Amino acid sequence: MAVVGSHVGVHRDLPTPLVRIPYNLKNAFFSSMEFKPSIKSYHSKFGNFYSELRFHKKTSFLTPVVLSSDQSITDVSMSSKLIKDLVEDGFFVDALKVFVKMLECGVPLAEFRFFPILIKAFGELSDVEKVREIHGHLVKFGVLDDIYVVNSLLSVYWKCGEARDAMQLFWNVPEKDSVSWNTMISGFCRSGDYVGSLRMFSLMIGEHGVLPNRVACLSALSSCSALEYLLQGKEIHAFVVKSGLDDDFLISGLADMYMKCGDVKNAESIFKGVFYNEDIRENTVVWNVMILGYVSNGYLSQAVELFLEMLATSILPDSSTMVAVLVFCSWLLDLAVGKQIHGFAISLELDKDIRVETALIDMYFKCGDTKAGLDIFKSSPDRNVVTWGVVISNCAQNGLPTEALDLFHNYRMKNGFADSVIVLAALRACSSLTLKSKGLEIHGLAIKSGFCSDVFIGSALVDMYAKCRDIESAEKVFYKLLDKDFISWNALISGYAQNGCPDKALKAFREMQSEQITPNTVTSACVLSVCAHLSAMTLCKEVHGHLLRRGFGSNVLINNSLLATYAKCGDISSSWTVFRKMPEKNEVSWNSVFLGLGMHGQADEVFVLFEEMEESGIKPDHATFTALLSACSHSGRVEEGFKYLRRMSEYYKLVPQLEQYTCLVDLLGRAGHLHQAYDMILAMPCVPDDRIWGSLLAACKSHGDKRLAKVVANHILQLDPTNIGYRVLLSNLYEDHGKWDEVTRVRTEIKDMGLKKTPGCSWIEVNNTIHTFSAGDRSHYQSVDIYDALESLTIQTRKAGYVPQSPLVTVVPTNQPNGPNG
DNA sequence: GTAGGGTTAG
Repeated sequence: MAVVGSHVGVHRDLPTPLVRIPYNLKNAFFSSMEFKPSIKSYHSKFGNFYSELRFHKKTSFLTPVVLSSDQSITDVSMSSKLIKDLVEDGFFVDALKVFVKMLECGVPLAEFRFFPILIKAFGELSDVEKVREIHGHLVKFGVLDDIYVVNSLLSVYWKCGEARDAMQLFWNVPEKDSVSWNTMISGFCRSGDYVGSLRMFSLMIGEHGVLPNRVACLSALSSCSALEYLLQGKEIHAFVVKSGLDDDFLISGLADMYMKCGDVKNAESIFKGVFYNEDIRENTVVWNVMILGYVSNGYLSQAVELFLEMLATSILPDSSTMVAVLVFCSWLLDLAVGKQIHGFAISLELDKDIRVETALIDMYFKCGDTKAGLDIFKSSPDRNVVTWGVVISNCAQNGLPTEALDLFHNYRMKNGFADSVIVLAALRACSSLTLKSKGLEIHGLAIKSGFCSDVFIGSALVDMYAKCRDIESAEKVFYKLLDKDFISWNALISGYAQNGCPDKALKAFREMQSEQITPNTVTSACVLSVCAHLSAMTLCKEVHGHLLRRGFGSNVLINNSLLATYAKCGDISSSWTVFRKMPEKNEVSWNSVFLGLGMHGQADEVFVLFEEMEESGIKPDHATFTALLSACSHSGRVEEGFKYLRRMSEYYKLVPQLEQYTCLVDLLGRAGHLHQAYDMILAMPCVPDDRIWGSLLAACKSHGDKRLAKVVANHILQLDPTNIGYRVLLSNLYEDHGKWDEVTRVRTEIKDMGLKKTPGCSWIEVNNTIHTFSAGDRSHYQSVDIYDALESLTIQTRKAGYVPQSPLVTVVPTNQPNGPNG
């Protein structure tokens, strides 16, 4: 199929060419070209004819249409027209065939007027090698001094994504015209090198003295939009006004630039300033820019007003309008409105546009109707990488990580390639499933695809490894990142926090600050949770001050973290103050304050506050009842505990889960109702875990019930045979009762199984210095005083009738104010 | 005969 004649089949009967083809042009052009009609063919005026041809490749279709005589092929204007038509209709290969035929018929090269169109045909085939070949031929033909030919080549190189070829050609052309410059400016812009595009723009003006025309301004405006370069955008705006270049294209370009830079006011004044101009007023694009701009800047009511005004002005929405309005619905999270817009899109027959379809899928997912989103996705014939990206990301983020990974797998099987958004979503799915093996595989894919320099992918990798409890790999990925933003730092800091390295978390937080990366609310919430874990009050206050200065004083999430942290650091009154001052509270705020007060034994305050919560109309959830039951447990309020259990199931119709049963067992156990607690575990409808048994075991120890303890311990050790903590607890219990043979038995078991207990560690913050206590070490400079104080406390406790636990401890000083391990 | 605007996902 390499030679054109074999399926065009007309040249055999043509007369000998007037001009010999200079060299083997045919083979050069068609050496590896396949016969691929584009989809566009079916819609063109040659449509029926062409599709027939696909089944009869060997018959000529050119002969009957145009080239019935060799006169037509040698008639330059007629052939040119044919080539132009074929290119316009997407018959690129056929256009090239006609061209070769012309050469074979000896049409003199000097009369060629259609090189640009032919070059365009090559560009549409997206075959860079072919473009380079034709470039070589053009050099040999000596037609590269024609600026039209040069500009077409430039354009085609950009279309094929070959910035280097374009640059090389551009700088080798002595006489560049404004089209050459514009092609470069827009080429850089469309290939995503916005800075390069603007550099070209200013080089053109500054060093080559070429004044920008409207095309140059439009491309440069696009680059300003992408970079959010408001100042440069304004300069172009000023130039446009001075030059009197105001048409609908520039107006939409300017409005879009202001919107993308977040300057809604100036976008509005552009829009309103040209309203007298009917042409602009009736341009749908200008409206679309404004509506989408409002939506992406969070001006939702303005967006909907403008959309309604658009309809009232009888301007017909197009698919972009629908996309903008659907994005609006996704923000609004209003399924009813979204469905109305869907119906509207159907009535305008815009719902089959793939962009609208993608926006519809996203809207349904965001508004909580996962099924509707998946249904549209499954029945969409034109879904592309973006559509898949929307579905996989939404599944990964909406509690369907398994589905996300299945879809990811499907997509890869079908397409091989996945873009960075899809890879990102797949990584997040691995994080939430803690699937390290799959995560490793996707890490490999990300490396192969060159996505690892993407800050989002990098952060997701850090997060994935951290969630899979491989903090070393997380660190390794993090420190290899070239660009670290607050998201990557947050991933590392929360990774440390989740992997029991609070000290490293704080160290990383300091490092982040010293690198001038401004923490956001997520960082702050994370650092606060570390403070809570470490009881690092001073740091908590520092973070609090920082948050107030940055204006996050009314942020609900932040206030929730703050009030929980103060409570865990022992400062219940600060916790309470934060809660009372909160301008906006959600259920988490209430739950946290219940937990805090409960922890501090203030059960009565919790009971009163709960009524307040019910009155304020906020619906309690499972976590609320966990907090209430935990408050009861801390204060030994058995009766209230069961009252809340009833309230939970009877009034709120919430089915108690293991979490609540654990609180109840704890409550009963602490109050000494050991057998009632035991019966509850056996009777409850959920499967007991080691924590609920452990709670009962601890209660057995403090109430000295060694018979039940043995039963409970058996349950635990069946569930978790290697658990050392419960074995030690059991051994201590026997020790309390002088059951030395049992103590020996348990200890031998521990030894035989090779179990090792991590030494316990406590610490206290004094004057901004954290002093760490661990077992069996007397290295603290005040250890003598500390042991003296401890002994006198022990004596006092005994006098008061308590049997103290075996004492801690030694004190290890740390000079840094940021954690027990330095 | 060459170049140009608004559109989906973190």
